[in-house]
Amino acid sequence: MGAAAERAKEENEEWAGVTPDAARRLVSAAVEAFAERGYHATTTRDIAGRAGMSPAALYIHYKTKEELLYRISGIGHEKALRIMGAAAEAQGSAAERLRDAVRTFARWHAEHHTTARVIQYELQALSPEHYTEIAGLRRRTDRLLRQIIQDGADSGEFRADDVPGTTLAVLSLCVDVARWFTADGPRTPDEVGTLYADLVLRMVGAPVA
Amino acid sequence: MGAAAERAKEENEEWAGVTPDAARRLVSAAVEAFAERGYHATTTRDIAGRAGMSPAALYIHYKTKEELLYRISGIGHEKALRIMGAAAEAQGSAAERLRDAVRTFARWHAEHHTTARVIQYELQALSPEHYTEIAGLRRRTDRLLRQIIQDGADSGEFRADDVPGTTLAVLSLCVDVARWFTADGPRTPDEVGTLYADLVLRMVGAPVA
DNA sequence: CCGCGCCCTAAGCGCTTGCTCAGCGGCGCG
DNA sequence: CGCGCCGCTGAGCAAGCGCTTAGGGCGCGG
Repeated sequence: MGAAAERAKEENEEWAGVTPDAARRLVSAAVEAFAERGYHATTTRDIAGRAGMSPAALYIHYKTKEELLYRISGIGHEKALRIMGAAAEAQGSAAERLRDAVRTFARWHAEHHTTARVIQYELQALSPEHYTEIAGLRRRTDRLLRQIIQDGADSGEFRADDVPGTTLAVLSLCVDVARWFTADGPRTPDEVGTLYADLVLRMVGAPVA
Repeated sequence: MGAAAERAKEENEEWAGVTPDAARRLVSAAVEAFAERGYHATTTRDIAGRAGMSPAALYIHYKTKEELLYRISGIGHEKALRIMGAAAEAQGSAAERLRDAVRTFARWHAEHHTTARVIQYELQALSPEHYTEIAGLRRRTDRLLRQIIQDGADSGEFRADDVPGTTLAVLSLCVDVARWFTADGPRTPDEVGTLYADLVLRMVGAPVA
């Protein structure tokens, strides 16, 4: 299996929960287009074209173009929340959990940088109600990370005078990966994850292995 | 002078180099609109309206809507480059220069978060030629920061195994301020600057005062 | 074999967009 | 006072937008 075919398969699995097949192809095409040009610069004709169908076919599966963005944002942010949750619930010291959280969270933002770009930078295009809903997911992700850092500060593992501020910075660092990462760059998603985990551990004053 | 008037005056000074007055009002209005809704979701009618003129008046001062973005990007990135340059050229240890660079660079991204948001997140809307030109400015900013970190690594002040990667992370951290910062948040631009400078110094393994 | 239901397309509607153009008002100069 | 010029406006054009609608083809149960 070639690299392109492998990418296509992975892309397909990312949206495995979306059925039927035509609806999934549309989501996949929309993510690609939104990441490339932005939501407002993407036309429904472009999305439908990439999915190999006529413009009208889009409206059989989604009421509006905004609903596509909403679906993508929901699935993406739920995935991000699950990644952060897995790290937060794991056993181990605060340092171990923080390393794991940053490593997996940053890695996901690199590996799925197209999806990540859409869900992190196109939020303002959502309707107010959809935005509020998605913002809830983000707040939960935020809280999970903050708790890890708070734990480390409480136990004396970390030196963090300003826990909310440090949380913000760590999240910020990981999210911004989606802005600059490209598959043809010098770093693999794995390498970005471990590099960022090391940097963050030093940032909170924890000894790096 | 009230807070609103003070903000208006500051906004005006930010674009002091743009003349005549109508052209400056248009730039100011465009930054506001682009930051709020994004380039593609902003109409020329909206920009002209905010500047207190008819839609047609825009085209007396700028050939296209894209030229407005180009002008904004140019001025903004030149300012960012100058800020980084001032820190890089200052005398002092690498740690002192890095602290100064991060403090002033992050602070500017907070203080002028509307402008910063436009110049950092709307680049893809530029024409290819304009994009390449602006990308040059960004690369120069990048190099200045990398040199500071390289100096610290060479002299043993910093512990940075991966200098380009660390540079990327630091820049990333500062730039992302423009995404989340709002004037009504709990932190002043000054506070963001000093917090981030401390975090970064720890990130490179330098002792924080 | 028919008939029903599900996806899909061709065509196009109403509207907004970036941008243009003919002309107008007011200010400086003779 | 008259005249030209610069900055601006009102009206509007061509193109492209999100989305709708009428109808076609195909698979499946009877």
